[in-house]
Amino acid sequence: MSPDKITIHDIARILNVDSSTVSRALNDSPRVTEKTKNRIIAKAHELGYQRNDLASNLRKNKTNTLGVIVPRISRHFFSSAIAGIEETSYNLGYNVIICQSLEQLEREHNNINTLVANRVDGVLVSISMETKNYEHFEGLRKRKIPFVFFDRHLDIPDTSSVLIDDFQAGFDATEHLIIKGCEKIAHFSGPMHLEIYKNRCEGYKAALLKHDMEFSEELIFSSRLMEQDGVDNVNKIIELPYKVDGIFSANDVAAISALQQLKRNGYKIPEDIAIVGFSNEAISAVIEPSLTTINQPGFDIGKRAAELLISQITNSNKNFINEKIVIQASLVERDSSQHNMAF
Amino acid sequence: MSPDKITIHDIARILNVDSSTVSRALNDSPRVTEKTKNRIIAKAHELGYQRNDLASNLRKNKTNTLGVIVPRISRHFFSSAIAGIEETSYNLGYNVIICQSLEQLEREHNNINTLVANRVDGVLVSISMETKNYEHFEGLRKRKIPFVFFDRHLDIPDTSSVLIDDFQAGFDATEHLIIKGCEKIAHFSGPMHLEIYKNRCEGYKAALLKHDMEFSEELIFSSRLMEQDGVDNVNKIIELPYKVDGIFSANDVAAISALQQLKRNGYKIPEDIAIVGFSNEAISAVIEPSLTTINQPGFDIGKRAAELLISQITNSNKNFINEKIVIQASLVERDSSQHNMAF
DNA sequence: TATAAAAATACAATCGATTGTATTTTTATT
DNA sequence: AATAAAAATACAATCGATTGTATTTTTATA
Repeated sequence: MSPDKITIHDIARILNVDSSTVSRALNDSPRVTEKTKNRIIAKAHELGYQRNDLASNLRKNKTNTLGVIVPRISRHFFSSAIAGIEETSYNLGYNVIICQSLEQLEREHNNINTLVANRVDGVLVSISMETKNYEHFEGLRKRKIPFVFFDRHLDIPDTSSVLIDDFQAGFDATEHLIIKGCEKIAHFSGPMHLEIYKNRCEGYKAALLKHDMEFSEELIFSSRLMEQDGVDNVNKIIELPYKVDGIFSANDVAAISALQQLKRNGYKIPEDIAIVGFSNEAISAVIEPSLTTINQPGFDIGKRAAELLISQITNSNKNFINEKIVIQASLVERDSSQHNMAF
Repeated sequence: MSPDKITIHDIARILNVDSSTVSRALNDSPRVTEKTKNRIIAKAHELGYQRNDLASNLRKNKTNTLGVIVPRISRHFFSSAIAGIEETSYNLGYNVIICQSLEQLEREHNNINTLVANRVDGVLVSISMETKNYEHFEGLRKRKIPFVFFDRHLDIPDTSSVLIDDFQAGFDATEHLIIKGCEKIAHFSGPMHLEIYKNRCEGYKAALLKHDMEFSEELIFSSRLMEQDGVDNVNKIIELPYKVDGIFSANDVAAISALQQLKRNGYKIPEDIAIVGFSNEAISAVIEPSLTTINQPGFDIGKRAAELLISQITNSNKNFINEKIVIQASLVERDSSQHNMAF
C-alpha cells in the first residue's frame, strides 16, 4: 500500500503541512511547536520513514563519515585500530567507511577516490608498502579534506599523525636481546622508504652502538615481511660463515615463520637463537616458544587518531596543522628471547 | 585560485556548454560529439574534478554500494569473507561499507539503519550471537533492499544465504574423533538459537548415533564460545565422575583456550583428551599441539555471497527468492586429534 | 479592540548530478 | 538551394532534504 520509500514530502502531504516543517520537526528544531512535532514524528514512525542521508548530506555538505584506509583488516594491529576508530566515531556521531589497500598503491589510490567521491569528512590512513610518494594525498588536501596518518605514515609537511615511538621500540627490542646475552643480532626490516621501518632500524643500530657492538649491513634483511620472507631470511642466516644468535624482526609474521624455519633446521629457540618480533599478534602468545614482541596499542592508536581527525574536522582552522601524537609501545617479554648464555 | 569543490556547472560555465552536456561527456554518452567530449574531459582533469557521488546516487537512486554486517572483523573467518566480498564487488563495480555488530543486537540494528540511510543497494549479513528474531530485517525487505546471509543466518522464509554444511561438518568432526578412538566426546556449542550451532550439534549427535555411542545432555556445553568459556567448560569436564577423552568445539577460540587449560591441569593432548575445533583460525596451525579443525572457506563464501546478492540487485525480479548455496567445509587433520588409543 | 511583538508555519532556493524533451545545428538528399 | 533527417546541444525537471526569508497565526500589551 504505502510506497517503499517514504520522504518528508509524503509525510507533509498527509498531514497538510509543509515539507520544511516536517524536516524541522524531525530534526527537533525549536521552530516547530511541540504539538505538530509530535504529530509528525508519530506519522513518520507509523510509515517507517528513514531519512535519505544522500539528500541530507548533499544539502548539508557534510556526511559525518570518516574514511579509513588500511593495508588489510585481517592484521591484528589494524583490526584493533579500527575497533578504536569505531569506538570514538560511534560516540561522536560519525560513520566509518573501511577500505583495504591490500598493500597496493593503485588500490590505495582508488580508495582515496572512492572516499572523495563519497565526500567523507576526513580520512585516516595507514599506508601500503608500495606507497612512496604522496601525490594522491595532495588531492585530499586540495579538496580541504583533513587526513591523519596512523602507524604507517609518510613524512609530509603539515600533516598530522599518531604513531608509536618506533625508534625507541626498536632500541628496546635490540637492547633486550643484548642484555639476554646475544652477540650477533640480525634485523628483519620492512621496505626502507617507510618511516616506521627506518625508525625501528635506527633504534636497532643505536642499541648496538650503545653497547659497543659492531654493526654490519649484511645482518639487515629488508623485505615485505611476509611469511616467506622469514623463511628466506633464515636460510640466508644459517649460511653465514659466522654464528647469529639473535633476531629482531620488524613484524611478528616474519619472526614467527623464521622461528618455525629455525626449528625445522634443528635450532633451539631461544638457546641457539633468540628472537624478538613486533606488533604482538594474537598468534605470538601461543606459538612455542612464545614470542617476545613489542606491543603496539592498536585500539588506543585508533582512538587517538580518530579523536585528532574529528577535532580537525570540527575546527576548520586546525585543518592542516602538523600535530604528532606519539604513543609508547612496550616490550612483552616471553620465552623466545630467554637466551641467557653463560659467558 | 580554483575553488576546492569543482562541479559540472563550473566546467560548463568555463567551456560555454550546458551542464547536461558535461555530465553526458563525463559519462561517455554517445550524445556528445567526440570533440566536445575531449575538451570537457581535458578541462575536468585540469581542474581536478571529482564527481559528487552523493548527488549522482541521489538522482540515480542507486549507490552501487553493498553493506556488510559482521560480528567482528578481527575474526579470521570474517576478514577472509570480507576479502572475498571485496574481490567480487570491486570487479563488478560495487563499493562496500563494512559494519561490526560486536555481537550486539542493538549495534546490528543501528548498522542496518545506517546502511538504509545511506541507501546501499544490498546487504550481506552474518548475524550477532544476540540476534534471535528478524524484525530489523523486515525493514530491509519493506524497502526492497535485498539481503543475503552468509554463515551465521536466521531461518527466514524467502531469504537467501550462503552457508557451509554445518551438519556434515559437525558429523565429520565427531566421527573423526570416534575413529581416533575417543569414547566419551563432549561438545562445546554456541547459542542454540543460531542455526549454525544447532546444525553442528545435530551433526555431532548423528555421528554418535551412527557409532552406537550414548548421547548425554551433560556433555553439551552451550556458551558464547569466548576464551573464558573454553576454560570454564574444561573446569566442568574435569570434575565429571567419568572420563571425557574427546572434545568437539564449535569454534577454535574455545577449543584453544580449552586446550591450554587442559595442559595447565596436566592433561596430555591428544593422548588424554583429543580436540577438534571449528573455523581454522590462523592460530590453530601454530599452537602446540596444532589443532585439528574444520576449514571454512571464508574467501569463497564471501565471493559467492556477493555474487548472489549482486545478481539479486541486478535482477529485481529475483529480489526475494530463496536461494541457498551450500559450500563444503573440510576437516584439517592436525595433531590435537591423534588420540589413537590402543583398545 | 486595535496593534505590535512573537511564534508558527509556508515559500522557494539550493546542494550536484542525471535525463527526458525541446531546440538548434549539421549533414545528407533531391 | 530547399528540405528532411540526423546529430549535437540546451532547457528544465528531478532526486530528498535543508534553510534563509516571507507570510500567516497567535499571544501580549496598551
